[in-house]
Amino acid sequence: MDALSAFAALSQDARLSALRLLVKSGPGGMAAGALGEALGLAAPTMSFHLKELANAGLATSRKEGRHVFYAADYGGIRRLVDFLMADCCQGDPRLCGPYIIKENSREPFACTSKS
Amino acid sequence: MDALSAFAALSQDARLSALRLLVKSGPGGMAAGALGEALGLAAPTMSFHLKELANAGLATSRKEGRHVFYAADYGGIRRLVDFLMADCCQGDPRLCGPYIIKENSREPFACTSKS
DNA sequence: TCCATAATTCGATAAATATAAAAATATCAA
DNA sequence: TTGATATTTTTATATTTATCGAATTATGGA
Repeated sequence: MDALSAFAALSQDARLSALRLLVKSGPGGMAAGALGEALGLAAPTMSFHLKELANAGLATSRKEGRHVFYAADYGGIRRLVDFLMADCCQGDPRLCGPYIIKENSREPFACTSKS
Repeated sequence: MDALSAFAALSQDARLSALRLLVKSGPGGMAAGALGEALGLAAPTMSFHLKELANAGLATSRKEGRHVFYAADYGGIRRLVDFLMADCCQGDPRLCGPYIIKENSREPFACTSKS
Protein backbone atom coordinates (compact mmCIF):
# COMPACT_ATOMS: atom_id res chain seq x y z
CA MET A 1 0.00 0.00 0.00
CA ASP A 2 1.31 3.39 -1.01
CA ALA A 3 0.33 5.91 1.62
CA LEU A 4 1.95 8.74 -0.29
CA SER A 5 -0.25 8.36 -3.36
CA ALA A 6 -3.30 7.82 -1.19
CA PHE A 7 -2.65 11.10 0.61
CA ALA A 8 -1.96 12.78 -2.72
CA ALA A 9 -5.27 11.49 -4.03
CA LEU A 10 -7.12 12.94 -1.05
CA SER A 11 -5.33 16.28 -1.21
CA GLN A 12 -7.44 17.57 -4.06
CA ASP A 13 -10.87 19.05 -3.64
CA ALA A 14 -12.58 17.27 -6.53
CA ARG A 15 -11.14 13.91 -5.53
CA LEU A 16 -11.96 14.21 -1.85
CA SER A 17 -15.50 15.23 -2.76
CA ALA A 18 -15.76 12.39 -5.23
CA LEU A 19 -14.62 9.84 -2.70
CA ARG A 20 -17.11 11.10 -0.16
CA LEU A 21 -19.89 10.76 -2.71
CA LEU A 22 -18.70 7.25 -3.44
CA VAL A 23 -18.65 6.26 0.20
CA LYS A 24 -22.15 7.67 0.56
CA SER A 25 -23.39 5.85 -2.50
CA GLY A 26 -22.37 2.47 -1.12
CA PRO A 27 -20.87 -0.60 -2.76
CA GLY A 28 -22.77 -0.04 -6.01
CA GLY A 29 -20.94 3.20 -6.54
CA MET A 30 -21.74 5.78 -9.16
CA ALA A 31 -21.18 6.17 -12.88
CA ALA A 32 -18.38 8.51 -13.91
CA GLY A 33 -20.84 10.79 -15.65
CA ALA A 34 -23.08 11.11 -12.60
CA LEU A 35 -20.07 12.03 -10.48
CA GLY A 36 -18.94 14.62 -12.98
CA GLU A 37 -22.38 16.13 -13.06
CA ALA A 38 -22.65 16.17 -9.28
CA LEU A 39 -19.31 17.94 -9.00
CA GLY A 40 -19.66 20.20 -12.02
CA LEU A 41 -16.60 18.86 -13.80
CA ALA A 42 -15.99 18.19 -17.48
CA ALA A 43 -15.85 14.52 -18.40
CA PRO A 44 -12.08 14.39 -19.02
CA THR A 45 -11.41 16.12 -15.72
CA MET A 46 -13.61 13.70 -13.82
CA SER A 47 -12.03 10.77 -15.59
CA PHE A 48 -8.58 12.03 -14.65
CA HIS A 49 -9.45 12.31 -10.98
CA LEU A 50 -11.24 8.98 -10.81
CA LYS A 51 -8.23 7.31 -12.30
CA GLU A 52 -6.10 8.91 -9.60
CA LEU A 53 -8.39 7.60 -6.88
CA ALA A 54 -8.32 4.14 -8.42
CA ASN A 55 -4.53 4.17 -8.84
CA ALA A 56 -4.20 5.19 -5.22
CA GLY A 57 -6.25 2.18 -4.17
CA LEU A 58 -9.11 4.22 -2.82
CA ALA A 59 -11.68 3.41 -5.48
CA THR A 60 -12.50 0.56 -7.81
CA SER A 61 -14.17 0.62 -11.19
CA ARG A 62 -16.32 -1.79 -13.11
CA LYS A 63 -17.75 -1.49 -16.56
CA GLU A 64 -21.44 -2.03 -17.04
CA GLY A 65 -22.67 -1.44 -20.52
CA ARG A 66 -21.50 1.96 -21.62
CA HIS A 67 -21.18 3.14 -18.04
CA VAL A 68 -18.21 2.82 -15.79
CA PHE A 69 -19.19 2.62 -12.17
CA TYR A 70 -16.73 3.73 -9.55
CA ALA A 71 -17.07 2.61 -5.96
CA ALA A 72 -15.19 3.35 -2.77
CA ASP A 73 -12.48 0.79 -2.10
CA TYR A 74 -13.21 0.07 1.52
CA GLY A 75 -10.11 -2.02 1.96
CA GLY A 76 -7.89 0.73 0.64
CA ILE A 77 -9.46 3.43 2.75
CA ARG A 78 -9.18 1.18 5.72
CA ARG A 79 -5.52 0.52 5.05
CA LEU A 80 -4.93 4.25 4.99
CA VAL A 81 -6.63 4.70 8.35
CA ASP A 82 -4.51 1.82 9.63
CA PHE A 83 -1.39 3.55 8.37
CA LEU A 84 -2.25 6.80 10.10
CA MET A 85 -3.14 4.99 13.29
CA ALA A 86 -0.39 2.41 13.47
CA ASP A 87 2.49 3.86 11.58
CA CYS A 88 2.18 7.51 12.44
CA CYS A 89 0.95 7.12 15.99
CA GLN A 90 3.99 5.02 16.89
CA GLY A 91 2.27 3.60 19.93
CA ASP A 92 1.67 6.98 21.47
CA PRO A 93 -1.63 6.89 23.34
CA ARG A 94 -2.07 10.63 23.00
CA LEU A 95 -2.85 9.97 19.37
CA CYS A 96 -4.45 6.60 19.44
CA GLY A 97 -5.82 6.02 22.88
CA PRO A 98 -9.12 7.81 22.61
CA TYR A 99 -10.44 5.37 20.04
CA ILE A 100 -11.71 3.14 22.77
CA ILE A 101 -15.14 1.73 22.25
CA LYS A 102 -17.17 -0.92 23.95
CA GLU A 103 -16.06 -4.37 22.94
CA ASN A 104 -19.59 -5.70 22.54
CA SER A 105 -21.15 -2.55 21.18
CA ARG A 106 -24.03 -3.05 18.77
CA GLU A 107 -23.62 0.38 17.26
CA PRO A 108 -23.43 0.14 13.48
CA PHE A 109 -20.90 2.94 13.43
CA ALA A 110 -18.25 1.67 15.71
CA CYS A 111 -15.58 4.31 15.53
CA THR A 112 -17.04 6.97 17.72
CA SER A 113 -14.26 8.59 19.64
CA LYS A 114 -14.39 9.62 23.26
CA SER A 115 -13.25 13.17 22.70
CA MET B 1 -9.55 21.89 10.46
CA ASP B 2 -8.56 21.74 6.82
CA ALA B 3 -8.36 18.12 5.78
CA LEU B 4 -7.29 19.05 2.27
CA SER B 5 -4.13 20.81 3.36
CA ALA B 6 -3.39 18.08 5.89
CA PHE B 7 -3.59 15.45 3.16
CA ALA B 8 -1.50 17.66 0.90
CA ALA B 9 1.11 17.96 3.62
CA LEU B 10 1.30 14.19 3.96
CA SER B 11 1.44 13.56 0.22
CA GLN B 12 5.10 14.43 -0.04
CA ASP B 13 7.89 12.04 0.79
CA ALA B 14 10.07 14.45 2.76
CA ARG B 15 7.13 15.71 4.82
CA LEU B 16 5.70 12.29 5.60
CA SER B 17 9.16 11.13 6.66
CA ALA B 18 9.66 14.27 8.72
CA LEU B 19 6.37 13.83 10.51
CA ARG B 20 7.17 10.22 11.29
CA LEU B 21 10.49 11.27 12.77
CA LEU B 22 8.68 13.91 14.81
CA VAL B 23 6.14 11.45 16.15
CA LYS B 24 8.99 9.11 17.05
CA SER B 25 10.91 11.85 18.76
CA GLY B 26 8.05 12.66 21.12
CA PRO B 27 6.73 15.94 22.48
CA GLY B 28 10.19 17.52 22.60
CA GLY B 29 10.48 17.25 18.87
CA MET B 30 13.59 17.86 16.83
CA ALA B 31 15.51 20.88 15.60
CA ALA B 32 15.03 21.82 11.96
CA GLY B 33 18.69 21.19 11.26
CA ALA B 34 18.64 17.72 12.74
CA LEU B 35 15.63 16.84 10.63
CA GLY B 36 17.28 18.15 7.50
CA GLU B 37 20.39 16.15 8.24
CA ALA B 38 18.40 13.01 8.95
CA LEU B 39 16.54 13.36 5.67
CA GLY B 40 19.43 14.64 3.57
CA LEU B 41 17.77 17.91 2.63
CA ALA B 42 19.19 21.39 2.23
CA ALA B 43 18.16 23.82 4.95
CA PRO B 44 15.77 25.92 2.84
CA THR B 45 14.07 22.79 1.55
CA MET B 46 13.61 21.42 5.05
CA SER B 47 12.36 24.76 6.27
CA PHE B 48 9.84 24.90 3.44
CA HIS B 49 8.46 21.47 4.26
CA LEU B 50 8.32 22.06 7.99
CA LYS B 51 6.38 25.21 7.41
CA GLU B 52 3.93 23.23 5.32
CA LEU B 53 3.48 20.69 8.10
CA ALA B 54 2.94 23.47 10.61
CA ASN B 55 0.50 25.34 8.37
CA ALA B 56 -1.44 22.13 7.89
CA GLY B 57 -1.77 21.79 11.66
CA LEU B 58 0.29 18.63 11.85
CA ALA B 59 3.35 20.09 13.57
CA THR B 60 4.18 22.87 15.97
CA SER B 61 7.35 24.85 16.35
CA ARG B 62 9.07 26.59 19.21
CA LYS B 63 12.22 28.61 19.23
CA GLU B 64 14.93 27.73 21.70
CA GLY B 65 18.09 29.71 21.34
CA ARG B 66 19.21 29.54 17.77
CA HIS B 67 17.35 26.30 17.21
CA VAL B 68 13.78 25.89 16.14
CA PHE B 69 12.29 22.70 17.43
CA TYR B 70 9.44 21.13 15.56
CA ALA B 71 7.15 18.63 17.21
CA ALA B 72 4.25 16.51 16.05
CA ASP B 73 0.92 18.21 16.67
CA TYR B 74 -0.94 15.33 18.21
CA GLY B 75 -4.24 17.16 18.19
CA GLY B 76 -3.96 17.92 14.51
CA ILE B 77 -2.99 14.39 13.56
CA ARG B 78 -5.80 13.12 15.66
CA ARG B 79 -8.29 15.42 13.96
CA LEU B 80 -7.20 14.04 10.62
CA VAL B 81 -7.75 10.49 11.78
CA ASP B 82 -11.13 11.58 13.07
CA PHE B 83 -11.95 13.07 9.70
CA LEU B 84 -11.05 9.90 7.84
CA MET B 85 -12.98 7.78 10.30
CA ALA B 86 -16.07 9.88 10.82
CA ASP B 87 -16.45 11.89 7.67
CA CYS B 88 -15.30 9.44 5.05
CA CYS B 89 -16.59 6.28 6.66
CA GLN B 90 -20.12 7.68 6.73
CA GLY B 91 -21.21 5.18 9.34
CA ASP B 92 -20.31 2.23 7.19
CA PRO B 93 -19.11 -0.61 9.43
CA ARG B 94 -17.06 -2.12 6.65
CA LEU B 95 -14.70 0.79 7.10
CA CYS B 96 -14.96 1.58 10.73
CA GLY B 97 -16.21 -1.49 12.50
CA PRO B 98 -13.00 -3.46 12.90
CA TYR B 99 -11.45 -0.93 15.25
CA ILE B 100 -12.87 -2.76 18.20
CA ILE B 101 -10.64 -3.11 21.18
CA LYS B 102 -11.12 -4.19 24.74
CA GLU B 103 -12.76 -1.49 26.78
CA ASN B 104 -10.49 -1.94 29.77
CA SER B 105 -7.33 -2.80 27.91
CA ARG B 106 -4.10 -1.74 29.57
CA GLU B 107 -2.20 -1.73 26.33
CA PRO B 108 -0.37 1.55 25.85
CA PHE B 109 -1.09 1.35 22.14
CA ALA B 110 -4.83 1.14 22.04
CA CYS B 111 -5.68 1.19 18.38
CA THR B 112 -4.76 -2.32 17.34
CA SER B 113 -7.23 -3.44 14.75
CA LYS B 114 -8.75 -6.89 14.52
CA SER B 115 -7.84 -7.51 10.88
C1' DT C 1 -25.36 -0.24 -40.44
C1' DC C 2 -25.76 4.31 -38.51
C1' DC C 3 -26.38 7.39 -34.81
C1' DA C 4 -26.35 8.76 -30.04
C1' DT C 5 -24.30 8.14 -25.59
C1' DA C 6 -20.50 7.16 -22.00
C1' DA C 7 -16.09 7.30 -21.04
C1' DT C 8 -11.21 7.64 -21.90
C1' DT C 9 -6.95 9.29 -24.12
C1' DC C 10 -4.48 12.96 -26.38
C1' DG C 11 -2.69 17.50 -26.54
C1' DA C 12 -1.98 22.00 -25.16
C1' DT C 13 -2.00 25.35 -21.49
C1' DA C 14 -2.32 27.21 -16.93
C1' DA C 15 -1.37 26.78 -12.16
C1' DA C 16 0.75 24.89 -8.15
C1' DT C 17 4.72 22.73 -5.95
C1' DA C 18 9.57 21.43 -4.96
C1' DT C 19 14.25 22.60 -4.89
C1' DA C 20 18.23 24.99 -3.50
C1' DA C 21 21.56 29.02 -4.14
C1' DA C 22 21.96 33.55 -2.31
C1' DA C 23 20.72 36.89 0.97
C1' DA C 24 18.69 38.13 5.36
C1' DT C 25 17.71 37.47 10.35
C1' DA C 26 18.66 36.04 14.90
C1' DT C 27 21.36 33.97 18.60
C1' DC C 28 25.35 32.63 21.04
C1' DA C 29 30.16 32.73 22.30
C1' DA C 30 34.65 34.58 22.37
C1' DT D 1 31.78 43.68 18.59
C1' DT D 2 33.19 40.18 15.70
C1' DG D 3 32.52 35.70 13.94
C1' DA D 4 30.24 31.29 13.69
C1' DT D 5 25.91 28.78 13.75
C1' DA D 6 20.77 27.95 12.96
C1' DT D 7 17.02 29.06 10.47
C1' DT D 8 14.19 31.53 7.43
C1' DT D 9 13.04 34.41 3.41
C1' DT D 10 13.79 35.61 -1.22
C1' DT D 11 14.35 34.45 -5.83
C1' DA D 12 14.70 31.64 -9.72
C1' DT D 13 14.05 27.35 -12.05
C1' DA D 14 12.40 22.77 -12.86
C1' DT D 15 8.84 19.63 -12.23
C1' DT D 16 4.41 18.09 -11.42
C1' DT D 17 -0.50 18.59 -11.51
C1' DA D 18 -5.07 20.30 -13.08
C1' DT D 19 -8.08 21.55 -16.67
C1' DC D 20 -10.69 20.91 -20.68
C1' DG D 21 -11.39 20.95 -25.99
C1' DA D 22 -10.86 17.69 -29.56
C1' DA D 23 -10.32 13.16 -31.06
C1' DT D 24 -10.90 8.18 -29.98
C1' DT D 25 -12.94 3.90 -28.30
C1' DA D 26 -16.74 1.19 -27.00
C1' DT D 27 -21.56 0.06 -26.25
C1' DG D 28 -26.49 -0.02 -27.16
C1' DG D 29 -30.50 1.10 -29.79
C1' DA D 30 -33.06 2.28 -34.13
